[in-house]
Amino acid sequence: MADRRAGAPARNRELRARGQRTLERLLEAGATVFATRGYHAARVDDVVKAAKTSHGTFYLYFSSKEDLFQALALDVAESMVQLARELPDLAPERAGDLHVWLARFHDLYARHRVVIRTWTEAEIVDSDMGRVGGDLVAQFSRELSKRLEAAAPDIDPEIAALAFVGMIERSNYYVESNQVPVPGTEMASTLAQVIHAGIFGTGAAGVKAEGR
Amino acid sequence: MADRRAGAPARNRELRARGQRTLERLLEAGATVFATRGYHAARVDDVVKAAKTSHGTFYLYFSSKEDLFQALALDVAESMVQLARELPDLAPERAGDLHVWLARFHDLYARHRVVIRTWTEAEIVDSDMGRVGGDLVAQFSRELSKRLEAAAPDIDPEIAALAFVGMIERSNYYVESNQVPVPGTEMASTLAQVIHAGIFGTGAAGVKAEGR
Amino acid sequence: MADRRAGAPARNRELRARGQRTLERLLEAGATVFATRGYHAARVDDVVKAAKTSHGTFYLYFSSKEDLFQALALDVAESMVQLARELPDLAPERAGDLHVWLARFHDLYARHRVVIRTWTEAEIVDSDMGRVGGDLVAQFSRELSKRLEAAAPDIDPEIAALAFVGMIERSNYYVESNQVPVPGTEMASTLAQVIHAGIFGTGAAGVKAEGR
Amino acid sequence: MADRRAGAPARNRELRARGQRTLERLLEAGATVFATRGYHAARVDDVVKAAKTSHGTFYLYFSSKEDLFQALALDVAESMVQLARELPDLAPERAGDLHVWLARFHDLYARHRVVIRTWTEAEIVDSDMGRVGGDLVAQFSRELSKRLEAAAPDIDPEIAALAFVGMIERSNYYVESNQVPVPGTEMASTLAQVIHAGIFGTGAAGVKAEGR
DNA sequence: GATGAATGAGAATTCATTCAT
DNA sequence: GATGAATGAATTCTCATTCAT
Repeated sequence: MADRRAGAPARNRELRARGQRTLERLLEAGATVFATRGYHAARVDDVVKAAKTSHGTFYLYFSSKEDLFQALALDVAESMVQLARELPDLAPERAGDLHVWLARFHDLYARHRVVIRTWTEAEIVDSDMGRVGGDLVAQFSRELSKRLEAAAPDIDPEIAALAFVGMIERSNYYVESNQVPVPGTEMASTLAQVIHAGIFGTGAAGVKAEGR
Repeated sequence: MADRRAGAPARNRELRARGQRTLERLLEAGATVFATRGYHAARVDDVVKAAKTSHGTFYLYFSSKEDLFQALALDVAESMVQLARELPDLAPERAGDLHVWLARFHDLYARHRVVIRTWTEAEIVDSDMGRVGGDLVAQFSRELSKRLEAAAPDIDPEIAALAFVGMIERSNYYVESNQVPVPGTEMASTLAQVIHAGIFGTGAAGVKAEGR
Repeated sequence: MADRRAGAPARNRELRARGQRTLERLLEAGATVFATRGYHAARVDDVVKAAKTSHGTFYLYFSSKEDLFQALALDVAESMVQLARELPDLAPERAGDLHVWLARFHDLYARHRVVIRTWTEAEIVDSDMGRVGGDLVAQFSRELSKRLEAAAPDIDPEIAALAFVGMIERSNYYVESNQVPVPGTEMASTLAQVIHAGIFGTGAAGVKAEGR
Repeated sequence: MADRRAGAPARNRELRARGQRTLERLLEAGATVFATRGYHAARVDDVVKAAKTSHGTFYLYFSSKEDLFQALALDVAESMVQLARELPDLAPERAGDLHVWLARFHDLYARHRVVIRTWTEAEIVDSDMGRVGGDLVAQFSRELSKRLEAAAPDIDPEIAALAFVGMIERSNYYVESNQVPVPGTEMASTLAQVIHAGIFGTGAAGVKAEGR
């Protein structure tokens, strides 16, 4: 797994224990630095210092700053795609499943918040990196769209899917960037409530009551 | 108005007709360049070339690249804040008002898409520019939160407000960056439908029928 | 002329007096630095220092070290091509013309020795720069070949032309790089003598006597 | 022989079979890489990869990139010096000997073309490597000069020797770098013809006829 | 003997900003 | 008001060489 995450130069070599450790240090340092300073403000020098290694070594593992970011991003993207596939079927009586799934989403988001935040920052749609983010949104939408089609034939599934994906993503984003002081669990349940109501029209009150 | 939008240096001077025109050219060029290349990749040189003027002149009107962006952004922010204040009261029987408002939002978003997109890109929370974006989200949330509190006491107003704001923003973003080929009007009505149902639980079908 | 010699970036702009001077300084500095340290060992920094200007300025006129060299080389190549065209017709009784032409060649070679030397050093045939050198040799050979065909039908004109061109070039090279302490004039006359004999077989002695 | 060619570090050690093979692989790889990319563009990494060995090993046999080149060059230089000594005496009736010798020169040149080409490229007169090339030219010139002095008292022997050496070297260079599509044998005979005529004035036609 | 890993001193290049006319 | 020219700090990336196993 760490192997797969390696950047271009490292992918053509086998890594021994030492190299493995260095690679790991670099990845971690990258995550930290990107998180604190943002993609554009991040300097290779910062990463190198954080990883307590040298410039030369950096380029032994990654061909550029972007390459490092890609390595981090692809890894996250993969987990995300996996989660998208596990989105439960939507049914009036299965609000709980959605809630659980949203909680899992939040966990994943929180764990990878740093990379995801960077994503958004780096996201210019026609760049290589933007693609990754865009593809991911598409993937989520597609899965959700399928569920919606089955569950709520009166809603335009594509648009609604996109809207809900946006809602979920941004809510997590706002919460994780501390723009709102709310625990993730509360957010998950409010989201579940609102989405469920939005689809099945049970009325917010009902779900809330049910949730208690 | 153009005056208010001007960057720091220009605010201390009177602008005659010629200066006025140069300023306008720079602002427009800025919008274009930021839109096409993104904030970070945009070069003062690009702006200057697009405006058919010189570097020296640029700094006669703006103190920096960021200053130019701020000038563009503040203008947009203002319109947005204004729109936020005009968010209609929420009530089960007034779904139409929401729909109308969402359509207006979309118009504004589409018109200023370039600046807003750049915003998201430049948005690192602790930068000066990030503030503007964050403040705006807060403003929208506050307004929506007030309405929600009054209309749906069973939902956590703050979280739900944030969720809906996120939904609205992202939906517009996805549509405007062509990640989904959907006309803005359709998006507005689906959004209205889903939000209304999410709050009042009338069921999606009902709103849709009503909308026709 | 100086304009034509400018590197890529400068060719798209008009240069005012000041820029003109800077450009000239850079070209001269380039010639000197290339001459003293050789193409590969030359640093942009050296050039910049010699021209008493800054790195930034350098890249305002040339897109790279290679670009600067090209600018210098093309200029020389042009003079050379011109000279090649003026190669006199070969005839037994016109040894003097050849002698005169060889002296002119030597003058030109000496004046541009630095660039030409660099040429040889940089000359890897399949590089852009190598082309220039190769083309030049071809040009000389072609001209000489034509003359030989007319004057000495028994010699393979192409090979002989190439041989003589090589002889002339190397002789000048050796002399100019001080590998042999010989005044250019003497070299020119010996060359004339040997070439003339090689073509018309008058015997070396004869020409030498004639030369006195 | 391989031993003598080894670089500094290897000369202080005894090489067993394995080491012997590694050394050979490195030398061969060096020749190839220098040939394809040229001295300056050649990377130790390229050599190491071509030799299927490691950086560490490289420095077990050669103290530097230059050391490797020297090892290759000295070997060639030696053969060349040897050939220079075997230059036949020049006499009107012994044109054939010269022809034979030129053919041998061409063989040697062709076989070592890669190193020789590199030579020319690396040749900055005041570098260690330049010396080797320069010395070699001097050696050839000296030998030829002696022969000329004896055979053609009317020609300045030193200059003419240099001129002929240049002619021979460049002709081979042009032919070997494919700047002219001529078989080596033809070149040798044309060179013989022209040189002979240049010295003895038999006239080109005569020699050519004689050659047949 | 051999090797993968690490190093760090350069080198080229960019670009926001200031200067002089 | 406008502009061409100049600046130089900052940054990325390279690669010969050394180190530790």
